[in-house]
Amino acid sequence: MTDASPDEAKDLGDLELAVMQLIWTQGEMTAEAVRESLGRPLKESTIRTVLRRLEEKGFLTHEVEARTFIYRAAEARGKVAAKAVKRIVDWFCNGSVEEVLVGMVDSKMLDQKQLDALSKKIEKARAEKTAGKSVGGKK
Amino acid sequence: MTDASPDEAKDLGDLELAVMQLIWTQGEMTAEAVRESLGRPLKESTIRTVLRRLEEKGFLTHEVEARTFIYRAAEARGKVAAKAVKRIVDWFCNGSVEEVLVGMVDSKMLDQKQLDALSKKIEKARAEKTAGKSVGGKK
DNA sequence: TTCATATGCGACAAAACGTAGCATTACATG
DNA sequence: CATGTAATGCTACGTTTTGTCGCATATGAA
Repeated sequence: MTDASPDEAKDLGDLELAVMQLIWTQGEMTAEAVRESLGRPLKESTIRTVLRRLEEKGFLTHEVEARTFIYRAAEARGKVAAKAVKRIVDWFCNGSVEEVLVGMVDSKMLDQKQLDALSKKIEKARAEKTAGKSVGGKK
Repeated sequence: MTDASPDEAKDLGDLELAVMQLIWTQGEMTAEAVRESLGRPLKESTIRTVLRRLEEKGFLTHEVEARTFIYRAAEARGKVAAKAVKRIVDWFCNGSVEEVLVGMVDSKMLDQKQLDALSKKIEKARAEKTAGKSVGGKK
């Protein structure tokens, strides 16, 4: 087992992150597509290596199509972020999400209005999910 | 200017984090105290180096007392955590706190109930702060 | 001045990343 | 079936970050 889930996701480097962003946004991409979209003068090998490492770390999966690798994110961006946040919350605040969120409000990074809207939005999302369990709804 | 604020806080290593935890919990400590409390067989120099680097990174400040350095956190644990979270939110979700929170709910890390309670708690806190500044009840 | 502390600085090894070159493999074609 | 070309895997090297120290210094007290 080569470690396949980004659970303990250390953190990605800049290039790695950029690639993930791209793929999360685009949905799925080939190495070439990534290279072009990146806008940076990088060799194919470089992209390939990054892609491979990202997959080893569990952030990506691929599928072969006509001899070409089609990469796609293993987990939704939001989920990975959530895990990252959880890590922070865990390691350093005994897992108190509240303390952190309060800290954010306190530091003016998040205001009551946002939090409120957020709460509503999530409630709504949950309602939908609870209603139709047809897990297929990826949209 | 040797970079003095933990704003762009990369992330701390394990030892560094452990030290910060200690100091955040204890309030203030000397290198010796840190060494003892850490419970790991580390030389003084090691502790000193970590402490110094932590200060260079802006996480700690110190004060000399009788020729001995008294270290203390530069910012509250909650604030640093909040910043860390913000970084995550920023870098990878275009700053959409919502996407992240939704992700947390989605990953069962946070449930509607907690979010709700949280929202209320914060609202209350804000109300107090807005109204009377002498909020003594820190629970 | 000398001694015991407490600090500051420089060094080193291991791990993570960015970046590539080169070997290998799998089709499409002639 | 032999080849050429496109796409991939493996290995490597230079940096930066972090864990760990050893050793040179500085500062009161005796």
